[in-house]
Amino acid sequence: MAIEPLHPDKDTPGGEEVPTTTKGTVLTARGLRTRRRLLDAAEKVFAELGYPAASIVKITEEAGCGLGTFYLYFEGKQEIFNEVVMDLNRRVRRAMTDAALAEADAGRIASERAGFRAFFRFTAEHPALYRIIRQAEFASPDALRLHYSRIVDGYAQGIEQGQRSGEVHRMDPEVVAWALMGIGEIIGMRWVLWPQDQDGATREGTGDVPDHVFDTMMEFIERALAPGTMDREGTDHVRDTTGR
Amino acid sequence: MAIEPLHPDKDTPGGEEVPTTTKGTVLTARGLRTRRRLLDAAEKVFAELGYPAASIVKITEEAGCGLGTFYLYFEGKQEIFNEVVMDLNRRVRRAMTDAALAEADAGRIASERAGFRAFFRFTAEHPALYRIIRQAEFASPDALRLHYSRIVDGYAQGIEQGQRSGEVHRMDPEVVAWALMGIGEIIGMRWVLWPQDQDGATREGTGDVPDHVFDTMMEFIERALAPGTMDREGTDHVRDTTGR
DNA sequence: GCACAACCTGAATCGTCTTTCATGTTGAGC
DNA sequence: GCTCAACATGAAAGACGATTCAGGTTGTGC
Repeated sequence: MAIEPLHPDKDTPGGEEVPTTTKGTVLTARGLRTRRRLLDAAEKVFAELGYPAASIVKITEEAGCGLGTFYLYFEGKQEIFNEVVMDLNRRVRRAMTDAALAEADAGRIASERAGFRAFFRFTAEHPALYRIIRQAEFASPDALRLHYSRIVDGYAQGIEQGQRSGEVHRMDPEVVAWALMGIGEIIGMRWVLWPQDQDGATREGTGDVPDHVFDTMMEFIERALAPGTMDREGTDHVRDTTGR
Repeated sequence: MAIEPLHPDKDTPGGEEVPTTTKGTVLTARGLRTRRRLLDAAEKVFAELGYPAASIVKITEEAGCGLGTFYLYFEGKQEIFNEVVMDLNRRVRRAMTDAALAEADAGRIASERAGFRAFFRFTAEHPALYRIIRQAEFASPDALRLHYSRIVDGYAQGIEQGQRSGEVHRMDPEVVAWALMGIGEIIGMRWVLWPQDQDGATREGTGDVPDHVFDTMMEFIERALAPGTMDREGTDHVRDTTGR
């Protein structure tokens, strides 16, 4: 398939490995701390106000430092936005893979469930991810693509593996991976981010997708991925061998 | 299946039925024309530049009218953005339902395919829809929700209908509808909007999702929706009666 | 062909944001 | 405890965009 992780670890696309000032000098511990403060502040401000309304002043105020300080570490709004996206992407993928790996012994399905759960939980705890990604379309299209592609790549690998072991029906893993991405994204938006249920009951708080929604979603996905069963191309009616 | 319009005509939610100037006077034919020009221009500018970078000057230039004219029809950037979203939403739903209805006789699956095709084609022809919706998160959250909810509601009705006729497996239609929405949205983004394939080949032009991707997606969806087959709750194995 | 409401205009005002810079502070290494 | 990068600061310059307004144009009804 496609969408290999470009460079599994080198995260900044064409960029430097070690954070530097805009002058190119390497940061000391103090500098690193300030830079971190600015990034966190930016995440918060972008998430609350949105890219258009976010201003450098607001970010530096939130970070509790002087206006000029900002330009010691970042070239401008666009650049810090990029960094924030990369940062969030790294963290959400970490959360997902950690959760999935923890359940790896329990089988593909359990592992898949765990990954999705982690995704929603992260979304609930960091609404910034969502709100920020949605703006990246213009603020930083490259970061947007990288973000999605990296997550999708993780899914695709899992799907291929499942296909090799016969647990997943054979379909182009790339397309399927994007479909899963889309499902997770929209369900997260609808049930994690939008506070009120359609029926008026504001629920929030739980910080996660309601169980019933989660289960339906997983049923939908499992049905799509389950091997055999469909007639169409006259495939054998192989029964699911994994039981359950 | 799928895609019924909610309130076929009354689109503006709590708003006025007839366009007026910002002073409240009713528009004449000339006024209507100018307003339309501004809306079209705004759609283009928002899609190309994004909300933050779009300015009233740019919009009026694109529309070929004076700066002050803008304020005769809209209160500001935010308001015209709203109108653009509503307008696009109306048009995409129209495109989808028309396509789905045209194939209604050919059965649920054909109708569903037609609806999706129409969605992608519309996306290809109006990238503005996408790019604009993604920004609505901040520019106009209400418009965003309305947009998605309306489309999803159409899907949900189709799904319920399919369930009643035994063509669709019983799962909460709302959740399933959102899943379909998510799939369509992300696949559209990946294959319609992003110009180049991962493998470098720039393909554009066709103005639609590649057949192979479309087919895989539909297979995925059909497998998820198909009645029976899954062991889980031992449902009946009703075969599809509409033929292919 | 007159009157008047609707429509149009862009220079000018006002506010806000980005970015620079001259100057001051900190702290690690010696 | 001295020194020198590195770090920090916020006033000020400069740019740009939103919105207003005083005055001009259009076209429809009579």
